[in-house]
Amino acid sequence: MPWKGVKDPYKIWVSEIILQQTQVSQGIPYYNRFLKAFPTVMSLANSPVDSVLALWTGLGYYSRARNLHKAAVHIVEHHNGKFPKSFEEIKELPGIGDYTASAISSFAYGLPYAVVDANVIRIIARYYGIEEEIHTSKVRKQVKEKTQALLTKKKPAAFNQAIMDFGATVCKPKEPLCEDCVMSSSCIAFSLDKVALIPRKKTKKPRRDRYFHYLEIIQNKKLIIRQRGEKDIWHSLYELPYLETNSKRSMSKKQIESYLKKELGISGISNLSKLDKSYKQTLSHQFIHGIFYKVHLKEDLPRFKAPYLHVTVSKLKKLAIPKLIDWYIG
DNA sequence: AAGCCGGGGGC
DNA sequence: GCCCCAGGCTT
Repeated sequence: MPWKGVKDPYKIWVSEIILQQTQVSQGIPYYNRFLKAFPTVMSLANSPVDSVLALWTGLGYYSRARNLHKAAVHIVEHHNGKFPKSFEEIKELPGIGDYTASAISSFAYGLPYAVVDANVIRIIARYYGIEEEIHTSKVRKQVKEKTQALLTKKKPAAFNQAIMDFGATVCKPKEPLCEDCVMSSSCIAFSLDKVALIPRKKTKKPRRDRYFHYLEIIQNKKLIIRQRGEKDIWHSLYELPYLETNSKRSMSKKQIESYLKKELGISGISNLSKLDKSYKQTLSHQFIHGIFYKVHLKEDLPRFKAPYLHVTVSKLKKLAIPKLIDWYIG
């Protein structure tokens, strides 16, 4: 890992945010690109948030990128551009919760805060035989207290790194290496033969299907795009205009014309064709079905009002776009 | 407490 | 396909 042995709190911060819900191998290229583009807190704070988002394209959980930028501005305004040095000040930053504040505090400053991530919860729940459902504040608190008590006060960073490594390599979610484990003789889950049952998790709701009927409206080698708003998925990302339905049934020419008239003041489609290929993207709690149509207009485009823009495809590729749009434009 | 927010890798 | 993940924020 490129951040191994690094003490710079800024770099540790960036790596921890990237690694939230993200595999190391997936995060490494993003980490390298990020530090090259934004080598310091100051450079991050002084860059447009859109440039941070663009670098985040394809990584998911885009609020992480927006919060990184927001926090950098906060550090410049409230800490004179120097990364804060206390756990409380670190945890105040947007996008930094208990885990990340503990990770930065211990790795950068050697402060005695135990990290509690999915690895730690799994290890502690198995070792102490916590059979309850783990997504409760009671269990979270219990795990935090037990881990904090175990933390080696002289070497918090080594302890935190070690317990997470142990979870990733030995006390794994599936097929843990109990036969080779030095802890198994005192592990309650192992002695009760309940390793596979712990940690216990909630059964999750099925994902919802959504159908986005995207319109590729090309004129003069440019196409119409828009920036997404705050409410829904993909906050601030760019995409094509679309109509949403709850079935995969194609939109009629009439429906699309009505939409274009209302939304963009466009009247009259000269030709409409639906593409054979569609795309399905899986999000944490939704399936997004992307269905694409090419639209040719009778008349010239009118002036657009926000959030619509008129750009070339190569320009669009440089903006922050959802994976689905990336698949489509290639 | 529950819901929301992406994406890739392992099996 | 389903499960997993070096979480945090909003409701």
